[in-house]
Order: sequence, then C-alpha cells, then structure tokens
Amino acid sequence: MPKATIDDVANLAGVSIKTVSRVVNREPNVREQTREKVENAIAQLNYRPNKAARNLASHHSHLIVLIYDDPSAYEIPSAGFIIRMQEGALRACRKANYELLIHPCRYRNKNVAVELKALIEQIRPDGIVLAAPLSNVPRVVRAIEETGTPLIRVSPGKTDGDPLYVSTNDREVSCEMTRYLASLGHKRIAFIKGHPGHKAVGNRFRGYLDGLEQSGLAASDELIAAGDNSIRSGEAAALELLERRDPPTAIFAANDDMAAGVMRVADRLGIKVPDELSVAGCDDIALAQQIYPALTTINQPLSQMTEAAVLMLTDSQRKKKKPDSPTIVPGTLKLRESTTAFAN
Amino acid sequence: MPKATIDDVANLAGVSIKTVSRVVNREPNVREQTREKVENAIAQLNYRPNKAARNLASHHSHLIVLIYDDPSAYEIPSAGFIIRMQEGALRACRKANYELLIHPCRYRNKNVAVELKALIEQIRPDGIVLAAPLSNVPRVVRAIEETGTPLIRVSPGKTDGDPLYVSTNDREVSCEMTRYLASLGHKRIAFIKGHPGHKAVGNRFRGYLDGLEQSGLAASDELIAAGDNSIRSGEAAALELLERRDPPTAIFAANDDMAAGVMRVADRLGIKVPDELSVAGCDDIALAQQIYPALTTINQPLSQMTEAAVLMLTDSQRKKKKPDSPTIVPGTLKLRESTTAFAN
DNA sequence: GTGAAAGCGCTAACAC
DNA sequence: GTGTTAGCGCTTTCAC
Repeated sequence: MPKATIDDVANLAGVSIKTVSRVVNREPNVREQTREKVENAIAQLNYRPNKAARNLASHHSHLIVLIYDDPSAYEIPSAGFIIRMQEGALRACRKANYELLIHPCRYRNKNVAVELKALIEQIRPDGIVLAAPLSNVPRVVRAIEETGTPLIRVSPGKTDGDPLYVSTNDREVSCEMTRYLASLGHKRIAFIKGHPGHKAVGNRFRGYLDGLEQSGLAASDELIAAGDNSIRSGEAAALELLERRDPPTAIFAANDDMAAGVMRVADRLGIKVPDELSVAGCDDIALAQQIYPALTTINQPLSQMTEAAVLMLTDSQRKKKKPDSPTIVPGTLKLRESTTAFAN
Repeated sequence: MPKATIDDVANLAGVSIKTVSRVVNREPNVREQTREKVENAIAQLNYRPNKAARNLASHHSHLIVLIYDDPSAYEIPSAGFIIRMQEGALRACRKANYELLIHPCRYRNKNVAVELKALIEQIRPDGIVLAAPLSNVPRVVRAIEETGTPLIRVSPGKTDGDPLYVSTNDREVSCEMTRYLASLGHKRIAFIKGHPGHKAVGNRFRGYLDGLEQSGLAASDELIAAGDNSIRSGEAAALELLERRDPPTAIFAANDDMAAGVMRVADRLGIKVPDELSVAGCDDIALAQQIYPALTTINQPLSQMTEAAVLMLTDSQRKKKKPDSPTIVPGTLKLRESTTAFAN
C-alpha cells in the first residue's frame, strides 16, 4: 500500500489536516478527544510524516552535521575518540528528533574551508558541531560562520568572548590530579608537557601548577619536561626526569600516550610502578586500562561534550535564542593502579 | 540575502526553470550555449538546489543509512572497524551525491527490529547498508525488508540465493595464506578456529583445509584448536598446540587477537617468532602492526566492502534495476615479520 | 479549538 | 531543445 499522507489521516479522523499537524507536532489547542481520534487514525494507517515535505515547508532540515578531523583509519586512538564523539551527538539527536550527518575532513587539505562551505550550503543543516582540532582553525571557523548556520565548537582554543562552545575543565581537573598526588605524600611531582599547539594540553600544565601551589609545593624546572603527545616523547621525557639527581616520585603526563611511555621506561630501568614511581595520564584512552599496571588518568568527557553541543543547537532553535554561555563538562579522575602513596 | 531559488536563476538566465533543472541535474537536451548561460547565472547567484524541495518532488531522500552494531566506546578494535566502514560508505556517498546517516544499534536489545523499522519509516532513506553481525540476524533483516527499502548486507552469513550482499573471499584468501605457509617449508601448520557463531570465521577454517590439500599436506585434529576470537582463547589454544608431542611450526589463527595470544604464549615459552614458529592472523587490526614482530595477516577490506554496498544501492537506483549478483571484495595477504621459512 | 488557503522549491509529464 | 503545468506533503498564516 502507498504510504498514508496527512490528508488520509485527516479524512479518517474527520478533521482538517491542520489539526493532524497539531497533534503530530504536539502543539497546544487540541481538545483531548480530538487528539485521540487523530492518534487512532495515525496508528490505524501507520502514518509517518514525510520529512522532505516537512523540511520544505518549515525551512528546517532537522539535520545536524558533526565535523571532525579525518584520521587515517589505522590511527586507532583517533578511532576511539571519533566513535565517542559520534555517540554523544547521536544521543542528543535522538532526544531532539534530529538526524546526524557525519563529515570527517582532512585537516591539512588547503581546500577544507571552501569544501565545507559548499557542503553546508548544499545540505543546509540546522546546526553544526565542529570538533577539535578543526574548531581551532580560524579559516574553517570563519567559512562556516559565513554560511550563517548555527555553529558550536568543541574544545576550541581561543574563544574571543564567543560563548558558542563546549569544553571540559582541563585546568581544574589537572589541578585536582596534582593535589591527589600530593595528598598521597608525593613531594616531587613532575609534569610532562604536551604538544605546544594543543591548547587543552596547555591548560593541563596550568592546572598542574595550580595544584602544586594549592598543595604547598614549589614548582621547579627540574620537574618539568616537554613532550609532543607521542609515546616516544613520553619515554624521552621520562628518561630525562628519572636520571636527574633528585628524581620525581610521581610523574603526571599531559596525555595517556606519554604516560604509557613513562611506564615503559620505568620498566626498562627496573623502577617499579606504582611502588617506586606513581604515574598519571590524561584522556583515559583505551590503552589506559589495557596496560599493566592500569593507568590512573583523567577521563575526557568526549561524548558528553558533543551531546551538549547538539543540545545547545537544538535548544536554541526551539527557543529561538542563542545560548549566552558555553557549556563546561567536567572531567573526572580515574584512579587506577599506577599511583599509590609515597612513604617519605 | 535570501537564498536564490531556481526561479531566480531562470529569470536571470532568461530560460525556464525546467532548463535550469536540466542543467543542474546534468540531463541531456540542453544546447551548450544555454547551459553556459544557466551556469553563469548559478555562479552569479551562488545558487544551490534546495534538497528538501528536490526530495519532496522526486520521492527520493538521497540518504543512505549505515546500520551497525553499537559497541561500547571502549572496545577499541570495534572502533577501528566502524571508522573504516564509515569511511568506505562516505566515499561512495560523496561520489554518488548521497548523504550518509549512521545508525549504531544495540545488537542484544530485543527491540532492535521494531526500532529500526520505525526509524526507516520516518527517515525513508533510499537505501540501507547493514553490517555484520546484524546482517546475520534474521528478524532484523526481515524488519528492514518489510519496509521495502533497498537493503545491502555486508558479510551476511547465509544468503539463501539472495544476491543483495557484499562480502570478502575469506575462504579463498585463507587458502592462499595456508599455501603461503606451506611454500615456506612448513609441514605442520596448525589452525585456531574462531567463535563458532561467526560465519566468516568458519569460511576461514574451510580455506585452511583447502590450502592444506592444495599443498599436499594432510589435515589432522592434532593441528586444530578451538578459540572464541579472544586473545585469551588464542593463548589457551597455543599452549595446547605447542605442548603436543609433535608441535606445529606454523600457527594460523582465525583472527588477529588470537594470533596475538599465540605470540604472547610463544614469548612466555621461550619460542622465537618467527625463527622457531611462524604465526599468521586474520583481519589486519591495528594491533597487527603494533606488536613485535609485526604480524603477518589477511587484510579485511572493510571500507571497500561498505563502499561497494553503497554503490550497489545508488547504481541500482540510477538504473532502476536491482543488482543480480553480489560483490565480492578480495582480501589480501599482508606479509610481515611473524612468518618465515622453516628449514626442515 | 479548528479549518481554509497559500505556498515552500523543486521534479515529472507532456506539450510544443 | 525548451517551456508549461501540476503536483510532492507538509507548515504557516490568518480567519472563524
């Protein structure tokens, strides 16, 4: 049988199509009795509103596009990140009755901005969620803004007072981790900085410094090493730190990969983790639970962030009013086996 | 400025909207000169056809839905699989000018079938790609078929003569791997079977038997162990095989995780891979390149499979004719360091 | 509370 | 080759 239309429902229920539309869209001003009649007709005909018609008439596409950097498929850590971002965005879309379009794109490609603009003009989504690191690329952000489509950035670097973003409290939670390590009795807590281009990672360093201060510990260059977010750089940094005259008893790395590098070096040097050295990371990637001992780290609430981003878009559409403040989704400490009390 | 419509373009170009439509849709029967006029007008007005209007009028949504099992985000191997499937589907969608909607769903959930049906009736996609293992769940397949939406299954188990699927040549390529091992001089080539519920994995075992036969080697229960696709089961199977009186010199596991388990056990037993034992896997997961020695394996052409699936859908739509044969995307041997010649 | 009428911006069918 | 006309199935506006 051909699909039922709103006219069929109206006929069967003995009302006008406008009333059917009211029922379907949960609009007010329908008598309970009328509503029931309509709902029965809908059920009887297995009526489903036609999205295309609805979109055309309402000037909304009920589509959200999630744009993120396209990794090569083999970079599995990225795969985990992406799946989690999708998860959150999908969750929100289902709640708000929107569909999600995914659009991975090559970061480095010179044409991204132009391509994205063309894409958006064609699709006409009702909103866009732009994930890091693309959310930090000015020409990409600008190109999207030029289309006039509502945009929420996830983990943007600079915000310039623009409240249309979602991020986590990297600084605060890194401070918390540092205080946690201090509370375990550690006095010499080292930090391995991450890739300088990565904004979140800079906030983590600041949080580390806050944590030292709040714990009454002095910061020292002797306790700070630089990495680039890779395992290898974590190994190098660990070697550097552990070979100093007065080595740290705890190392807090700005991401999990570098923390894994630290654990590898400790193993090689015969230093027992956590008994002789506590190690903490950031991000809570899958590896954190897989290595031995399991890594204490900070979970990055990726799916909650994209979920919040989509909800900001759909809510503001409903209320016809832009959000006036960002959403900050707090990260949480994942205390596992790689950290323990230090007996001075 | 408000978006330009087809009427604006027609006015500016001095033609009818039908002609504009012809140009936009690359239909024949437009004089070159007219085409140029129209194209200029399009460029000048930055005209983009309105998808909703087009969809409504053409009764096509230009939407493909990719449905797959929703893993918990932490199961990172799945994340890699999913990203690769998405990649292929997206590639094809871009080529054919369709959009891709992703729909992860919980395999175990009793309502999947009903929910999927409701989803499809609402979205009205032009086609559906159903990935394994869902492509093997009869009630899911049936529910989708009931909606009348064109469906292509990826790696289905039974096909019942239905040609609407894409798969890889598991059996043939596993045979090839076995012959490769034999060609290296191995006489005692063991096989670790995978989870019995997993169809592809059964085909691999058959391919192994084919390979032995084609290499003039006898199959023997002594050389066959059962696993369940997990690393742990690979370890158990390896222990069992390697402690037999006449242990194998090569072990071929039905997936990479189990092969990794084999390598772990070999390491523990002091057996050198590949010098004393060759190990081969299946799937080419990220781990295969990360472990030491890098694992010889069979790559699973996931992204090519979903790409082919989407193209089957879009092509059949264009030609208004269902595909009459499945697409088989061949897997390929990835020869790495875990296999080497055996000097008898 | 409810309904009638007028589009939304395209494609399809057919006329010329 | 090109144009005309009639919808597609909804939402919107406004009248009652």
